[in-house]
Amino acid sequence: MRPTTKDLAKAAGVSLASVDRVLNDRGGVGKKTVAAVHEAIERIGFTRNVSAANLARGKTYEFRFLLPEDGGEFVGKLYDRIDEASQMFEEEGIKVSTAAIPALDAHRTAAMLAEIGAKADGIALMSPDSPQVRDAALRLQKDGKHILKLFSGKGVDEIAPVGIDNKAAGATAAQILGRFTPSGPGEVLVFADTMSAQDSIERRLGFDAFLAERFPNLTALPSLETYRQPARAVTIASNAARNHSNVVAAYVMSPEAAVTVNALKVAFDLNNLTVIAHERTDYTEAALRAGEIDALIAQNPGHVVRSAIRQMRARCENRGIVASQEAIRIEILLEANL
Amino acid sequence: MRPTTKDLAKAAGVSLASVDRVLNDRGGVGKKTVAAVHEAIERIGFTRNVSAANLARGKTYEFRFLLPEDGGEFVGKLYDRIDEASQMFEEEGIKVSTAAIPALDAHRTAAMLAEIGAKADGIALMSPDSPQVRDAALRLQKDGKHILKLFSGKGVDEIAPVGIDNKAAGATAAQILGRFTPSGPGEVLVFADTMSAQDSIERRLGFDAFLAERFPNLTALPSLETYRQPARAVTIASNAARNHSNVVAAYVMSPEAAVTVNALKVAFDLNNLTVIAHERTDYTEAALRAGEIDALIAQNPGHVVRSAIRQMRARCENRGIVASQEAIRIEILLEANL
DNA sequence: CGTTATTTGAGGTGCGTACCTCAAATCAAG
DNA sequence: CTTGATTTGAGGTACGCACCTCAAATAACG
Repeated sequence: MRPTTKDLAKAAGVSLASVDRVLNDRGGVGKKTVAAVHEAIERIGFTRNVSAANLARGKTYEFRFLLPEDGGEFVGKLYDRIDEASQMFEEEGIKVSTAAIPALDAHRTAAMLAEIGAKADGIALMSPDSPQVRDAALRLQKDGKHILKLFSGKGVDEIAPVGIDNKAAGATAAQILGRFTPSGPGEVLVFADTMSAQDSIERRLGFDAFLAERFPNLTALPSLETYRQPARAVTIASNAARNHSNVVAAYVMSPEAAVTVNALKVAFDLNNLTVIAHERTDYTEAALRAGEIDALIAQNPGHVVRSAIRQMRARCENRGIVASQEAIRIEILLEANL
Repeated sequence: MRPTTKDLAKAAGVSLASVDRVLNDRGGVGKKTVAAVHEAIERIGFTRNVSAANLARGKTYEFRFLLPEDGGEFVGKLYDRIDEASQMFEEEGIKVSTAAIPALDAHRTAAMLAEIGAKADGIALMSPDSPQVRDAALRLQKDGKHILKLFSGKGVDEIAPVGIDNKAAGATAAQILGRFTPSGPGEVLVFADTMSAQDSIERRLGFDAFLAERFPNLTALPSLETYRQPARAVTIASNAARNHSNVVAAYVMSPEAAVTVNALKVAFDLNNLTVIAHERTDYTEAALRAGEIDALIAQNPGHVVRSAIRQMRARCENRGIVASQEAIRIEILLEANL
C-alpha cells in the first residue's frame, strides 16, 4: 500500500495536523517539525494522492487557451482538440476554455491577456511576439499565474514554450526538400506570412543552415511575405517565376499553406517543383494527396493541447512533468503516413 | 457544478441507494427504476467522478507488460518507458509491471500468459503470433481480463492492437525509399528477422503495393531472413551483392536493424544505397547520423506504453477512449528531426 | 517569575463515491 | 386477503486528504 498522511505522521513522530501544515504550507510550524516531516517523506516515500487531495479541496482549475481570432484551418483544428481535451480533463476537475484574441493588435491582445489571465489559473497563449504581450504575460507570471506560449519557440523571455522546435523544423524541411529534389543546382523559394513572426525567423534559420551545409547545390532565395493575401501571393509567385529561371523547390513556412500553395499553382508547374509546407489541415492533406505538396512538416495539435494542459496543471500543483511525454515531435507527413 | 449522485437521485426521483445499484450494476432493481435513473443521467448530464469512485473503491489495477526476454535495444527502450509510465500511473492507483516471456517458445509463452494473466487486470502482450498464444489470450479475455497486443497489427483475432498500422508503415517506407532513390531502374533488398512474424508480413504487403504503384522503376526482391544471426546476415547480404548488379536500396523491416545494417555495410557501399529501417534505438540513431541509414520509420514507444495503459484502464472501467489520443503515428525520422 | 507568542495535538466536517445492513414498501401469486 | 418474494429507502462507514477550531504544550521575553 502507498503510505498515507497517517503513516507519514506516525513516521515523522508528529500529529496529522502538523503534517497537514507542512504539506500545505500553512505556516506556524517549527523548523524541527518541518525537517522531521520532510525526512519522513523521503524515508517512507510518501507521495500525495492527488485525486483525493483535489476531491477534498474541491478545487477546479481554470485553464484558458487564447487563440488568434482570424486563425485559419490550423487554429480550427486546435479548437476541435481543445474541445476534446476539455471533456477528458473535466473529470479531473480541470475546466478548459478558449478565447479569441485580435492577434494583429498587440495592444488589445495584451489588455485581453491581462484581463482573462487574472481570472484563470493558467493560460496557453498563441500569439505573435510583441513587447506589449510579453510584458503582460510576464506580469501575470509574477502574480502566480502560469503562462505557456504555443507554437512560438523558446525565444528570449522566460515563458515556457509548447510546440516543436522551429529551428529543427526548418532543418527538417531542408533535409526533406534537399533529398526530394533532383541533384544539380537549383533555387529554392521560401514563403512566410510575415517574417516578423518569431517562428518564421527560427524556421528560416534552421532551414538555411541545414541547406547550406548539406545541399550546397541549392540556393535559398530571400523570404517572400504574403501577408496571407491571395492576390499578393500570386503576384509574388509570378514575379519569382519570371525572375528566376531555375526554381526547383519551395518551402512554405507559415502554418496556413493554402494561400501560398494556390499561388504557386498559378505560377509554376507543381510537378516539377518540390513543395514542402507546414501543418496538417484539410487543405494541406488534400494537396499532399494530389501531389501538389510533397511533404508536410507537422506537429500533432492534439498532443500540443493535452501537453499544455498537463504542464499547466503540473505548475499549479508544483509538480514535475514526464519530459518524454511532453516533447512535441516534428512529424514528417507523406501521403502514405497521413 | 458537476451533478453528483445526490443530484442524480433527486432528478430521478429515487433514493441514493437505488442510484448506486443502477450505476454499479448490483441488481435487484425494478425496470422502471433503472429506466428513470438512465433517463435522469441523460437529462442532467451526470458523469461519474472517477477519482472519487476509485478512492472509495480503494481498487488498484494491476497491469502487466509481457515482453520477449531476448528483446534487443527496442525492447530495452520499452522497459525504460514502462518504468516511467509506471510512476506516473501509480498516483492514479494503477500498478504497472513487466515480465519477460520466451518469445520463441510459443508453448511456454502461452502457459506464462495464462498464469500471469490470471493475476492481473490487464495484459499488454508483445509476442509473435502463434495459435497457442492466441488461444491463451482469447481464453483470458473470456474470463474478463483485458488483453492488448503490442506492435503486431490488427490480425484476424479479436485482440485489440496497440501500435502503428504495419501496412501503412511499409507503404511509408516505400514512399520515402522511392523518393530518396535516384530515378531510373533499380533493385531493392528487403530484410526481415523472419517472415513468419505477422508484422513483417504486413509491412511487406504495404511496401510492395506502394512501390509497385508509385515507383515501377524499382523492383523489390524476395524477402531475406536473417534470423537475427550476424554471420547469416553477412552471407545473405554478400550473396545479394553478387547476384544483383543494380541494387539501389534496402528496406530493413525488423525492429532490430543492427544485425542487418552491419551486414549491409560489409557487402555494399552505403553511400550508394538508400537504407530505410525501423524504430529508433541508439544504434539506428547513430547510423542515421552517420548516413548509413537514410530514414527511420518509427513509432513512439513511450506513447505506445501510455496508450496501452490508458486503454486497459478504459476497458476495466467500461469507458470510452479519446481515439485521437490513442492513434499511434507513423513517424519518419531523419537526422534533422531526431 | 509571569506573561505573551508560538508551536503542537486532538478532533471534527466534508469532498463524491462505493458498499453494506436493515427495515419498510410494493408487488405477484394463491 | 394473506403469504412470500422482490424492490426500495434510509442510514452508516470508509477511502485519503483539506481545512477548520480549540485547547494544551512549549518557547521566548522582559
